[in-house]
Amino acid sequence: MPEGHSVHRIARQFDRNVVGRAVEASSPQGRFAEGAAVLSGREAQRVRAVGKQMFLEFEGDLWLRVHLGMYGAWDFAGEIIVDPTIASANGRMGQTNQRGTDLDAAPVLDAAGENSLTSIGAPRKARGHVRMSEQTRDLDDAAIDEWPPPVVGQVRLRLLTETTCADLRGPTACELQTPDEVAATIAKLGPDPLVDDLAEGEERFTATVRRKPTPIGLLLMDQSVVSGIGNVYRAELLYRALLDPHTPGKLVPEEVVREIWRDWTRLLQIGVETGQMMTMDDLDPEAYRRAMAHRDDRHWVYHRAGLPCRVCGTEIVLEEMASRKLYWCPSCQK
DNA sequence: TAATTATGACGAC
DNA sequence: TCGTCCTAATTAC
Repeated sequence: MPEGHSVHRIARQFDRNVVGRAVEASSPQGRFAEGAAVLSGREAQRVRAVGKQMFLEFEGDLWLRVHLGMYGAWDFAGEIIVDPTIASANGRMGQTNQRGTDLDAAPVLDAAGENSLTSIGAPRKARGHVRMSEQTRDLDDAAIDEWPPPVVGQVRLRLLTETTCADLRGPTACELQTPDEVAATIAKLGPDPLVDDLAEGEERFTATVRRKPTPIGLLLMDQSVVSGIGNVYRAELLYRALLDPHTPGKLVPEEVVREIWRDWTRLLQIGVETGQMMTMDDLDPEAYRRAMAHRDDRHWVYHRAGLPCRVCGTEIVLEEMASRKLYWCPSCQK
């Protein structure tokens, strides 16, 4: 899933490509037919991302709330205008999109305006819709391009502007909300470093954690405590804090709690800018290059059960915590 | 062809 | 603590 960084990236895509335009909405799959009918013809007015949820406002005080869940994704096609910070993400064009690669890191549009993108959300193959620039388009390309793009698989919602197509598949939530409902949804969420004032967020997060007997490994996954952290970032944040996931929140030293918040703000920002769940950002460049070369080599502990800890060599432990896989180093994390 | 897996969250006991 | 929902790719048989 798309943890918080993906959702913020998706919101930026909507801001660039859909906001300010009228959409033709449909539900090819049929499961959001009524909602699509209500949306269709309206202009998108703004987009908000909070934690793992995205809210897209339409004319008439109407909001679309989307939560991608574990494997939801948005596929964009057509002419994609790209946020500069996103476009400058590490180019991985041409790299095989194996399962697990961060497809949302795929360059959306390269400098030549040549090839495009892609899918944002859970890992999946880019069913690449291609957009040729005016200069490079030729008859063959035109023949290959179809508009609107053919529907592939289970598309819950398709939003079509004059030039851009956004397909939503596999969301855990896709519904229309009133402004009050949006406010109520957001009110239940913990602070998001990209939404809330950082100092206030730190206070809220710290106060909440230090009040609870719940293991910190559970608190970090609780979206009412802090927004946007998922299973990968949880494991990595705890490792980076050298903290045992079972430590009750109230027993984590205050300064450590604050450092976790600051680290989350750092990792989230890096994630949004690079499209990758970069958690070994403090490695030297050469070590980093090596680590990034292989998909299973990018984290301190996540997905490394049974492998030696990168620092102390102890076997990384895999255990279930609240029915999610938790990876940690029993030697480094005390 | 079926089973397994996944970056999530909710509701019923 | 479980079962359930959502989808598609990969792996196992």
